[in-house]
Amino acid sequence: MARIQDVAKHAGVSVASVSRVLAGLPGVSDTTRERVMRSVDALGYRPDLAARRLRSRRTDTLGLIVSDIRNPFFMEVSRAVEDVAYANRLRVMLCNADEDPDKESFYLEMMRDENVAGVILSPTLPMLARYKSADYPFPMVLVDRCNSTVEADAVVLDNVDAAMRLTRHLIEAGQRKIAFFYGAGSATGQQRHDGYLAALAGAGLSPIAQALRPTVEEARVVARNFLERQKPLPDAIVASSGLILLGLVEALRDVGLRYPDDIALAGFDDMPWTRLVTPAITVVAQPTYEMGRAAIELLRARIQQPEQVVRRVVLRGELIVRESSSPRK
Amino acid sequence: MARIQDVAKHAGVSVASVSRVLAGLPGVSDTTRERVMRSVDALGYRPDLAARRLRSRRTDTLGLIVSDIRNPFFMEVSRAVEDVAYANRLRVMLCNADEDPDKESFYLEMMRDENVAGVILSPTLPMLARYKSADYPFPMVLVDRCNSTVEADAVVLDNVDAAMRLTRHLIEAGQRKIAFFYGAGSATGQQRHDGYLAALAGAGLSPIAQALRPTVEEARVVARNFLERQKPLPDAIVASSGLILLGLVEALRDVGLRYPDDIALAGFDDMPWTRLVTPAITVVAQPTYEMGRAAIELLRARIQQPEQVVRRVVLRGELIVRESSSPRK
DNA sequence: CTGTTAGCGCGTTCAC
DNA sequence: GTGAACGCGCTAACAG
Repeated sequence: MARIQDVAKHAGVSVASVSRVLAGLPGVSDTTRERVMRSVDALGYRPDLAARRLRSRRTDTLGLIVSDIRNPFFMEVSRAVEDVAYANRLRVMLCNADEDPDKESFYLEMMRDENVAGVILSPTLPMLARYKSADYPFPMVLVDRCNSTVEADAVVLDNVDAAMRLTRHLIEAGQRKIAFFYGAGSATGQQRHDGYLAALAGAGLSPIAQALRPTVEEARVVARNFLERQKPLPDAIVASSGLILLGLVEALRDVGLRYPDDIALAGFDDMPWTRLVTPAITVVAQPTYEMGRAAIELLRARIQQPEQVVRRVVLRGELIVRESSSPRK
Repeated sequence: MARIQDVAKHAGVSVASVSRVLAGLPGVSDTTRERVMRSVDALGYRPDLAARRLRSRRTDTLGLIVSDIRNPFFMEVSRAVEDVAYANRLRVMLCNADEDPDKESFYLEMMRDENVAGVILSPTLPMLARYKSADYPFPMVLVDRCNSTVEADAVVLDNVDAAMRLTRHLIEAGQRKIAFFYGAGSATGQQRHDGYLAALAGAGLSPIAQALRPTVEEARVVARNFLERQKPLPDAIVASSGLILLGLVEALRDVGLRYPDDIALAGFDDMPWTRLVTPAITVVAQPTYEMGRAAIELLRARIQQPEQVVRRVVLRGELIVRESSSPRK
């Protein structure tokens, strides 16, 4: 393994010059630069990252801590982050906190140990509640989950608005008793719950909210119980995420109920299956890729301008009306 | 940031003793160990990874290079790898090669630069064709994609067998003209193609194979063209992956064809939507999580026993017969 | 514009 | 069982 000294010797220059060329710093003559590049190629030299990091105390690595890697939403976000990172020759460490604050803390400490250049995080509720960017030795941007009291760079959907529009759509379609299944363990779930409540309040309707852990399995079990016990059935159910929506549809099958005839349905996340099933399902689509892209761009900006003013990107969900939300003629 | 010297001073011992305690090496008295641990806690000391790596030339980081991060199959694999890595306090760098050999090479070089302890890779075809484990300075295990000529630790499905069983099932269900849509750019696609051909040959039937890039969008477009041009239509179409299957179903919608009445359908990957759509779709389910788990276990074993004999884990797909594959009564 | 040199923080001899 | 000292490969400060 060739070292920087070997390159210097081969090129007949000092290690400092080699270092400068490699770092793309000014103050090197074209001839020197040329010779160095030639020697680098000749020797197949690759800088030792460990040494570089030890010395410079900096890294080209970003951390991405998502709360559920199985959620297609986060996959899409990850892909966007990956794409931009690759284009900029940045490494990214993807971690799955799995909605577990302990895992989340562990990974955050790992990021500290790794001396990462920055982190993109979708925080759990406890984490968000005590979040202060000053607690971390690296820039951080929040994605998907944030609230108005937390001062942090963030990229989020306008969840209250989206849930409100979705619920209103149901109301306008003639539904009265509208239930809401949501993940109470995240800021996003809570905000969508708020939007749901607001829409109901505006119409003088009373809520039937059901909190649960935001997984397909949990939603399926909870929904099954709900559907078997709740008499009379509500007119409609809204799911606060694509995963919950999926569990809900499975539960409907399990108990032999049909939508929208027996009960109307709507939810979040425009996953492929929501338009493939019959009847197709009304959802709010999130600009997932765009959210990931915005997050890493925000992070890169923050890394370059640490003192920059806090920025928040709020994106709007798109209501896609399909057949599941309205009674059939 | 406390350094090892600070701990040594605080504990009234030498840095060497601290290092020994931290590494869990023998040759340290219990009292010294005790004092060191206490000081570590008191100072909140965390070893500097960059320094440790520079000195030891080793890393606790694994690389995971998947060929398509959007494919639920690889998500599940990633999750398994994540889980095991977390349990063993290993870091993992997840990279998305996106079926692009250049990206793949870039990430492999990055792994070398990072001095990772090992890599899990789902190789592109060109990569697999020239693959020699000796070309890489780290242990590597292949996942999802491998062939019998390559000598490498690997975890794969028995693709030929699975495709054969799937195709035979179609034949037994009375289908005669059976088309096959597959990703020719991967070993997996090719092997499934082989299985398909074998099953047809066994029944004296002739193949209608269609190679394509293995994405939903591509499959949708190709299938749409195929369905509009191909007259008469085949009796059935088999998709070599979940993504292709999805595009196929969308194309069927696009051109207003119904399955299994107009054309039967079957494919790979037991994704949630395949049982949610009506009619539900016949598939071969892959033990995805298990494949990821096996891959990282293989890698860990190889890291600990570099000279161990090459091992290959071949898993069997599970045929799940649903309504899409048989003509309705 | 170029070269010399002093560490970055740790692991690991080798003495004691 | 313990400590002193060297060096992993590189960057940055400084001198020229």
